Parts: sequence; C-alpha cells; structure tokens
Amino acid sequence: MENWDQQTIENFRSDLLSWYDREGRAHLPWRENTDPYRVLVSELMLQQTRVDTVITYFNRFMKALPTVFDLAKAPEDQVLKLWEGLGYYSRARNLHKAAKVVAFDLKGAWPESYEDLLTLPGVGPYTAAAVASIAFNQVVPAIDGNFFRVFSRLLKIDADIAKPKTRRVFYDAVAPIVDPKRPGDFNQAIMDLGTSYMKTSDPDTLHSPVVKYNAAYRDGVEDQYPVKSKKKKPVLERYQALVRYNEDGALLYEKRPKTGLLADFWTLPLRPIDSIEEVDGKQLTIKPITHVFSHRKWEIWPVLQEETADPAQNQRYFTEAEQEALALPKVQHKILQGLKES
DNA sequence: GAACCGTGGTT
DNA sequence: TAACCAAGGTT
Repeated sequence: MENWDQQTIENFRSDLLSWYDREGRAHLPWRENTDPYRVLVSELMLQQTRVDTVITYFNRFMKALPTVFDLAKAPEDQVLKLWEGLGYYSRARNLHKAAKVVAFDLKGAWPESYEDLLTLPGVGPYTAAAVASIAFNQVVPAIDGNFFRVFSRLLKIDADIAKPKTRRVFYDAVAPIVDPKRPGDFNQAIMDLGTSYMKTSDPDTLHSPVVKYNAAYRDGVEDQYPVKSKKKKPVLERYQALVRYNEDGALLYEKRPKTGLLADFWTLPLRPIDSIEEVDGKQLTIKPITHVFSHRKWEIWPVLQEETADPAQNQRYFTEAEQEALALPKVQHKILQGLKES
C-alpha cells in the first residue's frame, strides 16, 4: 500500500478539485443546491442504483414531495408509488421514517454530524458521510463503491472490498486525504472520477486528472484492483401464479408477508411448485415468466382458476383502475404483461 | 460476518 | 447467456 506525504496529499486535492470544477457533473439535479433533504433523497435512491435511472425518479419525487415535511406527512402508499420500479423498497420505507424523525421529532432541525445522521433509519456509514460532507461540510470520507475502486487503485490497497471490515482499512488510509475545506466536493469528485476515467471496466487511466498518483497504473497492475470476492448466484424457485377473476372482471391479489422479499406488496397468489410436472393443462403461457432478484430467480407459471370461495383474509380483488393506482413490484407487472399476451 | 434485499444495464 | 455491476443498509 502507498503512503502519501503531506505535500502529495495537498497536490492531489488541488488536482482533483480543479478537475471537478471544470468537468464534474454539476448538472445532476441533486447538485442544484445542498439542501439536506434533497441530498438525503438522492443518496437513498442512488444506493446500488445507476445515476441515469435515478434522475427521473428524483425529479418526480421532489416535485411531489418538495420538503421533508411533505414527505413526513405523505401516506406510505404515495411514497411507494413514487418509488415503484426502483427496487430495494425498504429504502423508501426507511426514507419515510427518517423524514418523520426529522420533521416531527426534531421539528425540522437536521442532525448535522456523521454520528447523528447514522441514527436515521436507512442511513449507514456511506450515506451518513455523504450527507454530512455535502450538506453540512463535515470532513469525512464517503466510502462507496467508487471510493473503494478509486483508492484501491491509487494506493494499491489489497483488502477485499466485499468484506465489511475492509471499510476500516480504507477509512484509515483516506481520512487524512479528504479536503478539509471542501469535503463534500472532494467526495463527489471521487464519485465522478470513479464513473469516468476510473470506471470499473475499460477505464481511461492515462488521461485521468490524477494519473500521476495512481500506483497500480504505474506498476502495470491496475486490472488487479479493486480486489473483490465473487457473489453467489441466485437460487431458482418455481411458482404457480393463481389467475382468478370475479364476476366484475377484477383480479385476485394476495398480500405478501410483512418481512422478507417484496415485503407487504400485492402480487397474484404465488404457490411453490417442486417440479415442472405439477403444472397442469390450465396454464396460460407457453413459457414461464422469469424474474431475477439479487439472490433468487423466480420462474412463474400463470394458471387460470375458477372463482370459488371468498377471498382469504390476505387476499383482495382489484379492478384495473385500482391496480394502476397500486405500487406493484416489477415481477407483478411482468405477470400482467404475460397474461395480456396470452 | 454472511445473508438478505430489486432492478436495469453491460460484458 | 450467464455473470457482473451500480452513490449500501439491515439483520
């Protein structure tokens, strides 16, 4: 691992920030100002999600709920509808909870320190540091995937970034490097660097504004960084989706459990099947509907049912108009699309 | 600390 | 296509 002296650190800050001032993504909507509410909403949305995807959601969200008080007062249905399709829905519920804490418990007085921000639901080490530095000028490194990638290459840090304890290694190495005058811009500059000249695949390191600080590139081993162990592949699960209409043409849905995957969302009733032979002649599609989550792969066979008994306690019929007003997960939209095409 | 938690784009 | 990746947090 490299160790920079004070002069190198100061030169690095200067080169990084002058590049950021020239070529940083100042146009991103959440960089319009440093309102902590806007910063928090954007950071929650950006967790494990691409910038291009978030832009549309962010603008729509801010237009519907412009202040932390608007969000705190909003019904959860509205928040989830604004989040529909973004995934990781606990983020939306935690953001809603955090807004209630700030608006109601704290009367709009935002926590400004890293430690205090960490207490908000959905706010972990990265997000607390991002909000603290961007909105409140606190000098802390916002260690995300970009940060790991950029500094693993610059400093040749060999620790596996998939391991939780590695965060500490990076924190210790980089905390002294964060610019004390412009910590928020420093962190955002690292992100911009990490998605441009120092992106994951096919980087353009030679033309990077900080190429002269890049130890991995200097030594011809840049492609070995960051060190990251592999994820496990999603496990296949097969289901029948029960397709049942009532006399009004409304479709039967079932509420998912309050915890776990797609917690508390409505989908068609899903019944596990152990083998393909269990799907009988009533199936509605030639091919199954497939959907991949982060750790599971669903294979779904829609099967037409007769309207028989009354809906169970966790079931309800929804008309088409009611379905459109609901926040539904992507996999449910896929099922509906599959039915329409059959 | 490993497993869990969505979705869409890229290789 | 399967694997990998993208501004992580919670349990």
